[in-house]
Amino acid sequence: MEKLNRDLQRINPPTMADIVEVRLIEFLKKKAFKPGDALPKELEIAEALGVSRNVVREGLSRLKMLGLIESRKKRGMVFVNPDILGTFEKILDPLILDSATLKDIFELRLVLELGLSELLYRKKTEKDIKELEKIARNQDVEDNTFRIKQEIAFHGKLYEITGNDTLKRFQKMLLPIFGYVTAMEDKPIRGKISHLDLVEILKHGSKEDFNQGMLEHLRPHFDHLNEF
Amino acid sequence: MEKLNRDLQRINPPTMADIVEVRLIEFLKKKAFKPGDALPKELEIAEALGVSRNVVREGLSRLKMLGLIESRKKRGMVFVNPDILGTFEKILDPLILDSATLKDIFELRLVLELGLSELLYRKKTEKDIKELEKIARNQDVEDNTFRIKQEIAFHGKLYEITGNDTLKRFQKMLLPIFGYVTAMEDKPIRGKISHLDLVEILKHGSKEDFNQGMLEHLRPHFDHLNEF
DNA sequence: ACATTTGTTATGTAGAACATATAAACATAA
DNA sequence: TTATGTTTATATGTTCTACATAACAAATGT
Repeated sequence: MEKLNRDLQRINPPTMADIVEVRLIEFLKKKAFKPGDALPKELEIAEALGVSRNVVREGLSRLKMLGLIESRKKRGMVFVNPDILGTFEKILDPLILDSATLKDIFELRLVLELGLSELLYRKKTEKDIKELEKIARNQDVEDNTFRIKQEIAFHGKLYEITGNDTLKRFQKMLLPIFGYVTAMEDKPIRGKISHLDLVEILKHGSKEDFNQGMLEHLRPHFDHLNEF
Repeated sequence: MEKLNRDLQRINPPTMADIVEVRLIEFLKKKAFKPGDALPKELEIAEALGVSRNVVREGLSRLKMLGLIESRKKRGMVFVNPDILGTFEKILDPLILDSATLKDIFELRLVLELGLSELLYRKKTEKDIKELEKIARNQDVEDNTFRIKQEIAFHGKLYEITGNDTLKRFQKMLLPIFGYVTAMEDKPIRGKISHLDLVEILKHGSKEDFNQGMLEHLRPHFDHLNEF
């Protein structure tokens, strides 16, 4: 009957800091804060919420980590536009995440890279293709760390071609995961479709061909991941 | 010369709490913590780092928010598998994000939904299509809030069909953004391709047809967003 | 008019004290 | 023996006070 642990998950009563965190975010939303707007002082917040300054500081500290607020001595605290992806980067690490989540994220990457082709075919230039081909050419190396670097360079370039900064940063975030998965593979796993094949498709093939090619290219990694 | 503010961003010297946060995450990685493993006590950490317990608690509080650790009285603190998306949800709110980021995220959604078709065509069943069609049928309503709900239901169902939990949650996270963008549109904007059209393609068309259809379906929203 | 000093203020850090929950050990009763 | 109370030690949760530090403002001096 140890299954109970899975069915009935542990209750963790929220601490004051948890509540303060939520209330502060609500406050920011409700008051429609704009970047640069000043927040009340710590002591005022503490008094308003009926908790100690210490607890308020814990809550504020969390918002600072999220990049929602910045603080400076004497001047006080101001609301700023959060850097969404920056927060993610902190925990998106193979050493921290469990294998199930790793697999999920790899799936997400697959979907993302398949959806990429639309933008890719819209934005690609001759110059881009040339650079991509150059990257793909030096692939026949046995050195494992180099292989990973090369892998990253190629796929990174693909994102770069789309010209979408958010996408590029998102991919950069996912890199540790991808690098980890690739490094786990003792022997280099190569799909039916190589990087050079993809470049060739990009040159003469259709969007749909590229989608199919990318799918084949990523499939072996994906299969490998499914074995746990 | 006020442009300098954008080019040279303000330096905010890291506080002790910032450093503790980084050092703790490093510590977790280096020691290869597994879920359930106990961390040192607050006082021990404070002593080891040479800071007050107060500062340590601020750092720990941040990790708690990220879902990296949990703490219970007497027992101490334990490492847990972080809920990545949970963290995201807190700041992914139209009221908090700036319009540029909103646009980026909407783009991300576009790419995601285009990449979805591969999984969609693999996993879809007769039952799924029926349900999707049912959702799509009651669309001709003038009520704005209902229209948004219906929009969410349709696209949500698409993600659901893929059977990928992470994707589904990711989409759920992005919903406020999508809802916000849709609500901004005073008059209902309809693309050339409706939900019912998409269902029809899903029934008889190819993967590529669906991709093209989805692109057309989302385009007007996307164009609208480009006008700021 | 400009530079220097001084004071004020809000955040940053430290340390001590007490509250509270709870794991662990023990005691009790069915 | 086993399930249920009771006690105790302990690590986190919370509060309070005090001081350090940086930044802004006002007063002062040259």
